[in-house]
Amino acid sequence: MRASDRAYAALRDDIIEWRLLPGTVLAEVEQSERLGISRTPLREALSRLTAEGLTTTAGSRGVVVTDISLEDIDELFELRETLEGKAAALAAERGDPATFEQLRLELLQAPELINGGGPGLHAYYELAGRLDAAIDAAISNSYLAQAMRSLRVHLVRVRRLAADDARRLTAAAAEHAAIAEAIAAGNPRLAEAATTVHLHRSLSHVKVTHTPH
Amino acid sequence: MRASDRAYAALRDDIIEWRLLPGTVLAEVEQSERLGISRTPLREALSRLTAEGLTTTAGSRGVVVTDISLEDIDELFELRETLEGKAAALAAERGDPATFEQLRLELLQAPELINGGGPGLHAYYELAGRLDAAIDAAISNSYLAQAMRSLRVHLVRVRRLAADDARRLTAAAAEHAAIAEAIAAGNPRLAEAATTVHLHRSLSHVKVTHTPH
DNA sequence: ACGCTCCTCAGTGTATACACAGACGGCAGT
DNA sequence: ACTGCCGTCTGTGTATACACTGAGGAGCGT
Repeated sequence: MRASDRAYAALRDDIIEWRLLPGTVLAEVEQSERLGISRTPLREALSRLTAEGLTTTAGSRGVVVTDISLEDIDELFELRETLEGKAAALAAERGDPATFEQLRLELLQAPELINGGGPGLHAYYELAGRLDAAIDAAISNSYLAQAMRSLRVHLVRVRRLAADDARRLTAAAAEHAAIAEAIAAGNPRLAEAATTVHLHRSLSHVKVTHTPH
Repeated sequence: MRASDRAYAALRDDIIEWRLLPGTVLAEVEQSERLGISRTPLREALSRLTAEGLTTTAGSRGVVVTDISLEDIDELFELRETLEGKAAALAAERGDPATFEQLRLELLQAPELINGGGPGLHAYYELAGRLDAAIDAAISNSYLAQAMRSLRVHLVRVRRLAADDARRLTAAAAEHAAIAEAIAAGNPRLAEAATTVHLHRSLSHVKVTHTPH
């Protein structure tokens, strides 16, 4: 693996996991020494991060970690609703029903995973990821998939803010199952509506757990 | 201006204007010599182009100019309809009616510009750009605006394929005026519908002029 | 003659040296 | 004491040298 890839992955993780807080300046020499590489691959990594919006170039002060405010979260979810709603509708039109029926059945079992503790929790996140991947594959639209991928980077960052308690995750699993069911049934409007409902509930949850900080 | 900026702008133009055809390999040494800069800023430029999707890294063969097929155009417009429809609806909710009423009035005069020849044509394109910018500003959602910007790069490339005759441009101006009117009237659903209609007509025009090649 | 192996070389990946611009602090003048 | 100017210095922008990998061809062996 290239040094620039490692630097990119390391910095991306540090930002997403909030080890590098918003406003932190990422000086080239400092970071290149920290990561044990030279400035050239580091610049490549910073360039990619900036393209994704995780960092911004602040004039001649180098690049700084982008801030995420509450208004940003609203905007983020507004775009997310648009893209994922469309994606769910397209998946209902073009996807393979059997795939989503299978996912629906697995999602119905999710509460057991969630209440099962650590490894079960990880298994649930993996299952939710499989649903996302299945939708991505079903829409057969690389531009839309690309737009959703670039959005998910920011979403993971937001998700780290909210404490994902078991109650919310159980409800989310049921909402995911409803989406999978609508897609499996080949009902685009229902799939879009189910996605809208799910995203609004997620946003409410994030806001409730985050505002009293 | 930085050398990497110039390299980026030059390569971007070359790709958009089809002087660099899809499949062309952009070797670092070759391009850096052609543009009269060193490899370091060129790599930065190529990195940005790849992030935008205008080029892709093909293993160890360097980066190649991305291809655009007819299916890509369908996918492109599918995403564009989603994003610009939502943007128009948001603009109708949040935008300043006077701004769009003014744009509508100007767009009604557009046929005279279009039939006026060269400079008038340029003035029309500038006017259409002003409508896009006004919508961008009105939605007050940086993530959505960012997604639309990254999409427009590819759209410009497609537009170069289609011969924009006066008849199509006149019709497009009327469609733009309808969008501006709906936004000025504060009617989100109408604004979205007008956008959908406009994009479908644009897509049909591109396909008709391009397929018999 | 065909195939395998090794060599060469083109091209990217990385490191580092140099250039230059912006900022901060000190010093002097008022 | 305050303000304006200049020097220094940190940090990015650029160029270039070196390293390494992968591909292609030539040569030798069978």
